[in-house]
Amino acid sequence: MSKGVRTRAAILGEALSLMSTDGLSGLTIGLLAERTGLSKSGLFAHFGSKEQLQVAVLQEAQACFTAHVIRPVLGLPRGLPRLEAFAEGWWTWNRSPPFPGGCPIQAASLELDDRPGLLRDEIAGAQRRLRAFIRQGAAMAIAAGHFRPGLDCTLFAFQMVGIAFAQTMTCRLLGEPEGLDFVRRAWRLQVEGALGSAHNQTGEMNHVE
Amino acid sequence: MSKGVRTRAAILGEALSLMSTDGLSGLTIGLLAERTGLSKSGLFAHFGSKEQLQVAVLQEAQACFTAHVIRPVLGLPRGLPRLEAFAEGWWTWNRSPPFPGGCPIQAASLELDDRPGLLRDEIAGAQRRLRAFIRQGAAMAIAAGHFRPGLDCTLFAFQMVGIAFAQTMTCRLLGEPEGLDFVRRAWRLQVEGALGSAHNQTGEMNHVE
DNA sequence: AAAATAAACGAACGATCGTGCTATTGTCAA
DNA sequence: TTGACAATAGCACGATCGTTCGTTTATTTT
Repeated sequence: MSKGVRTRAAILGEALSLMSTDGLSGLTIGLLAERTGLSKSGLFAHFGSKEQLQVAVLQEAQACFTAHVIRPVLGLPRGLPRLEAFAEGWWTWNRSPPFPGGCPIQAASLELDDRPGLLRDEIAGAQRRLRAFIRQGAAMAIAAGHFRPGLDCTLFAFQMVGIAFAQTMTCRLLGEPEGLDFVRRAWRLQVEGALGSAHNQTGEMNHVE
Repeated sequence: MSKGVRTRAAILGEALSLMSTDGLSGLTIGLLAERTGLSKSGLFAHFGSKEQLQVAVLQEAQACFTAHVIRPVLGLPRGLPRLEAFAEGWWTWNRSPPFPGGCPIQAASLELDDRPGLLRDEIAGAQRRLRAFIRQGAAMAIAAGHFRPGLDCTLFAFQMVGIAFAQTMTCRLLGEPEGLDFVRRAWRLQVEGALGSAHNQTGEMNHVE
C-alpha cells in the first residue's frame, strides 16, 4: 500500500466524520486539511476538485455502511432471519453510526434532492441499491415461506425506509430516548403485516400490541 | 402596512425559494440580496444577523405549511375525515410545495440534527408541533369511534412522518413518478391498521363534533 | 547511491462569506 | 411642506472559499 493511498484513506475517514456533523456543504477543504494535518493544496491534489472529493466521500460512506450493516447479515439464513438482523443493524447504525454525527447518506439524500449532478446521481444510486437489497430480502422471505405470497416487496422497502427516516428525526433531532421503541414497534407491525397466513391466523391484525 | 414590513415579507418569500433548493447553508445573504434587488447591507439591516435571518425563514416556512396544509382541514369534521384530508394535503405539499425545491423543514431536519443551537431548536419545535397535530388527530378519530381505542397515537404519528420522508426520497431524489402510489398505499395500510374493530373497510363512519 | 517519480508544501489568486460603519434616500405624521 | 425617522445604499474589513502554480521534500525504482 503506497503512501498516497494511505493518506487518501485517512482523509476520507476524517471527511466522513466532518460530513456527518456538518453535511456535504459543511465539508470544506480548509477545515479538512486542518483536521488531517495536511496543507490545503496537498490535500486538494488527491482529488483534483471539490466535487470529486465529495463523490469519494459519498462512496466511502456507502462502503462503510456495507461493511457495518450489510455484510454481517449476509451469512445468515435467507428470509426473515436475515431481514430481522438487517433491520436491527440498521436501527443501530442510524442511532449511533461510526461517526460523531448521523448517517451522511440520509442527510445528503434530502440535501441534494433538488440539485442535479454527479453528487445527486451518486446518492440516488446508493438509495436505489439499498431499496433493492430490502426488496430482495423480502422476496427471499416470500420464497422461504415466511412472508405471504403477493406481498409487494417494493412497498415493503418503501415503508422500511420511512421508518429509518422517522427514527433519525426522533432520535437525533428531537433527542427522544424512547425513539428506538417506536422504531421497533413500527417495524414489528410491518413485519406482522407481511407474514404468511400460517403466522397470521393467530389474531386480528388490528389487535393492539 | 409599512414599507419595512413589506420588504421583509418579500425577502422571506424569496429566501424560502432559495432555501428549498439550496438548503439552509445555501441561503446566503449576497445571493438573497441579488435576487431581491436589494443591497447586501440593506437586506442585512432587516435581520441583524445571519442566524436571525435563518430563524425568520424557518418560521416563515412553518407559517406557509400551516396556511397550505393545516388550516384548510380545520373546518372538516374531526376524526378520520380531517385526518384523511390532512394526509392528502401533506402528500401534495411534499410532492409540489409552493417553492421550486422540496419542503425546507424536512430538509433542515436532517441538516441540523447534529448542530445544537437556535436553529435546531426552531426545527425541533416545528416537528414536535406537527407530530402533536397528528397525534391529536388520531386521538379525535378514536373519540369519534373511527379508530380503535388503545391505538398508540404517538406511534401513529411516528409512522406517518416516516411515510412523508420516504415520499420525499422517492418522488424527489429518485424521481419515480409512481412514488405517490406507494405513499397512498402505505398510508392506507396504516389507517386500516388503526380502524376500530366494529368498522369494516368500506369507510363508513359516524360524524362526531 | 543516484535517478525518477510521487507527495506535500507555501504563497497567492479572485470570489464570496458575514458584518460593521457612514451617508443617502425614501416614507410618513405634523 | 417640513422635520423626524425608517429604509436602503455604498464601501470596506477580515476571513474563508476553491483553485492554480512553482518548489521542496519523501518515497520508490533503477
